[in-house]
Amino acid sequence: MTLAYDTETHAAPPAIAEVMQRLGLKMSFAKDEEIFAQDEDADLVHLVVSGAVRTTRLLSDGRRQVGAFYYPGDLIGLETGPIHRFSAEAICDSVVLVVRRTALKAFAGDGQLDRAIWEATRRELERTQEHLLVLGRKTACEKVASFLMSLAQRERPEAAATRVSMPMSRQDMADYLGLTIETVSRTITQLQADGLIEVRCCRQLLLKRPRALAELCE
Amino acid sequence: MTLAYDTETHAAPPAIAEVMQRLGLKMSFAKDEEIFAQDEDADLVHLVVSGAVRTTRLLSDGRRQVGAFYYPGDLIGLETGPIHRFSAEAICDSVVLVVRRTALKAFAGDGQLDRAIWEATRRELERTQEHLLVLGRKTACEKVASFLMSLAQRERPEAAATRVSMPMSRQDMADYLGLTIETVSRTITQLQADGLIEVRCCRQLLLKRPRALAELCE
DNA sequence: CGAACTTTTGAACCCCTTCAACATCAGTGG
DNA sequence: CCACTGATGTTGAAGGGGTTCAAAAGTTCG
Repeated sequence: MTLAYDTETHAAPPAIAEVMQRLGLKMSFAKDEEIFAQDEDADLVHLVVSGAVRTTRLLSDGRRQVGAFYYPGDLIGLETGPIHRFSAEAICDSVVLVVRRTALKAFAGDGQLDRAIWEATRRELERTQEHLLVLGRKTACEKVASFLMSLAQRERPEAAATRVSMPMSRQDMADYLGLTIETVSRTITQLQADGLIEVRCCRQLLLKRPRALAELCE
Repeated sequence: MTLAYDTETHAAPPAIAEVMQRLGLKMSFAKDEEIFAQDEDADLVHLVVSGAVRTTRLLSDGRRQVGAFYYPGDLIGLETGPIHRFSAEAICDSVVLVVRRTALKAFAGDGQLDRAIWEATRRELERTQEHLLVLGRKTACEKVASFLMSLAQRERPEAAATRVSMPMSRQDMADYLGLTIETVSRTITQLQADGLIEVRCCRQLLLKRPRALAELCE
């Protein structure tokens, strides 16, 4: 479990991670189990220890939008208002540390932690704005390429990794990118045919030409 | 110019609006003039006094995504990190109050203003997340309906107004909703044919059946 | 193995885009 | 006042990218 403070991930600021580890209650969630619900009071903050988490929002007819994916070291819930606009579910069996926001607030008087909370919110906003551009103005191919590159950067922030493993299903990817599972699957097949990636198993990829992939995201 | 503190708009928290009005430099921008640029240092905070502003992000080939629209009383720039991820332009001739963030920070020691900054960031995040759902999972018709309803709520927060005037062009709407101008135009024509709205002139609409429109957004 | 689920592949369709023409409006100057 | 011009918006027709529906192939786990 890495707790590095990285602007490109949801990583918890060290000050908050420390408090979480001191005060946090360890909870386990099975695959697809709900961690918190849409419209629920947001009185808890979660730090992912192992596994992976997605946040989702539903339209009345069941169409789903995935807001973001969270991995070990990432923080969920600091940035939310009094009520959760998205629900959160475990993508696979996961463990998270849970702390009451009020408990965190009790340690936030010194201003430094206050600032850390704002930073976390601000970075969440930046990622969401990036996501906005992907959903609004990119093609299916560019969407998938953008997603793969963001996964790669997460694993090796200093230089895009060539090996990428994905805990989420094709449905999760599709709902994150505003596509269907069929389109995601076809696009991955196409990227492989073009020699940009290699599919080891369906949740384990090799980025053969990361430079070319990155150009698809510009 | 209203400075009401409304969670559904970009309205400035009273504490910040007050400081802005005391310290702000009044600047005028012509239609389509740039207020700040993408990748520029974000050392200024802007309060819209009159007119309207859009934030935009460009892909390398010129495709454009509009991030948000801002109206009198709305604040721009508090939520940004050290560098602007979006540029901002005046939609029509506009006046804004400008203050250095450092100047604002000097008044932020009391914690209450600190909290106001976080709240502003948090509400910006919530709106962006709402926008995410619109871009990712809604049809053209639902997108336009959602946009019209958000405009209506802005004008009369207590009960959706029936009269809506839009300072932005069809191109701005299209780039906000991830559509083309033709599709936006056709959709508006269709909504009128269905009796949901009435087009007075192309930037002045009447919402005839706001309830039905709202159902399109669910 | 066998059942349930996930992923891939195929074929037809459709919503939105693209390309093109026309309409409308504001501003300018004869 | 009207002709001219450029910007903006609307409408039409054709095309394409992504969806939908269907079925096969692969994966997981009892």
